[in-house]
Amino acid sequence: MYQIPRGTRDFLPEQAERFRRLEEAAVRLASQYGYGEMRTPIFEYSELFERGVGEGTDIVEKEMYTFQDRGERSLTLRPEGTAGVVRAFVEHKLYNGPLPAKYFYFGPMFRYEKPQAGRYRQLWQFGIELLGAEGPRADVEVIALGWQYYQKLGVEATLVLNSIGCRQCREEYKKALVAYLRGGKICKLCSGRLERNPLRVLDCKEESCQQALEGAPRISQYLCPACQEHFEGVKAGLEGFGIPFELDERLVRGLDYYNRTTFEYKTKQLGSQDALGGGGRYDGLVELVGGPSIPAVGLALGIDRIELMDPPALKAGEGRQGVWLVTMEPAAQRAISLVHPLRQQGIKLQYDLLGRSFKAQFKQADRSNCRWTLIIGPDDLEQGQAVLKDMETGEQQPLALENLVQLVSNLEGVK
RNA sequence: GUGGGUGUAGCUCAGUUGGUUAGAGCACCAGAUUGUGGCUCUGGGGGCCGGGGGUUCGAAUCCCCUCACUCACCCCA
Repeated sequence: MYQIPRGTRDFLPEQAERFRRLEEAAVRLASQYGYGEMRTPIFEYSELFERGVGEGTDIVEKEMYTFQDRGERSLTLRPEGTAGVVRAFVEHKLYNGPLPAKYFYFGPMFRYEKPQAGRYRQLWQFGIELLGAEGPRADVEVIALGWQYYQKLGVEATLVLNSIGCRQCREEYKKALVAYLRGGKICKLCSGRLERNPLRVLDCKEESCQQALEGAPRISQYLCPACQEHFEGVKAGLEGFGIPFELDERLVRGLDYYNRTTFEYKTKQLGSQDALGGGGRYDGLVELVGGPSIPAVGLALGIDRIELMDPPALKAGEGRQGVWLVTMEPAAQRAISLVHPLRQQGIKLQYDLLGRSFKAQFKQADRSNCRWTLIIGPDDLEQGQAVLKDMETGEQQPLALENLVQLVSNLEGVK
């Protein structure tokens, strides 16, 4: 028997519908804020991610689905959404258009990881990118949109916020941090990190590292005046919106392109996979990808994890809807023909395709959650009528076949 | 990538110290009710006991390998 590839999932109709509702909520929210959809390919040239996401990141080092095509080009299934959107933004020279540019995306991402609860090799993300706005108001808009998404779905999330400074102040901080940690007791992994990406030591969970970090220099002490002012602006903006947040100086995030603001939405409901979404500012990325120097900020929200939390917004089921035709030989073909125009009127209509008994047809109607059954047997045809049954109350009444389409169209819950 | 747990019907799970034809509940199909769903009763279909190898007269049960799922670590969504 064939099995689904590791870390991927099938969405059977019920679950697919849950996912669709999450997507619809995302699309509606994004357009409310004025973001337009950007659809980019599911794979890109590997170099885009290697350079854009960053050589030293976990994603690039060990999680990419990379393969060669027949032209021996190296391609990679996208591990995240920002690089592709920025590539498209630059390639189509959209920076010549009105700024800021506001885009959202919704779709699958791919990371080669060992699967566990809330972690998949094919995962879905909803993301937004806001390009061309430098001030803290832009950061606040992005963070607020994510916050509103969780609120709308009834998901309880905690917002964690940090600023990792700009290139200049971060360099200074890195130097100070490396100087402090050198010679201290840190884990093997972090000894390597110390050279290549010292900030990553900050969110290491090894006890030795956390101990070594006590009394270490803090990024907040190294922020240059401009970065400090920006960060204050972000905090003030969030307060103005009544969005609560916690500060965490160890929030670094795994992608190289971030600067200044970083943030994450967390939950306690998911066990060890507690990150629901996150993002930050990435002022240097557009230039890195070959465009002009344009500031930007964005976020990505994990849809699988939200669905896993079974948010209240997904619980409200729809009531009974539509019509089921119940008929029997020798009237069946005639009855089906009579009823077909209902479908052309946009009415939800089903009927038995297996030649099942009368009783079984009602059972199917019930199970399909139909609101009405329309009974048209041989006797009814003779009398020129159909019998309409309300599946909620069980009440029945005759309908004249002549006006069938009109009569049924006026029923409630049929479209 | 490292470590732990679990694999028996579509689903949730029983299955004794290794012993005859592997069970239950739910779901599915049919009948009781030849024109009426939900409730009830009766019957039926469905299993390479994850896969391969070994021990044994005999393996769902014991041993080895493998695959999958799952949880944790790393990291993230």
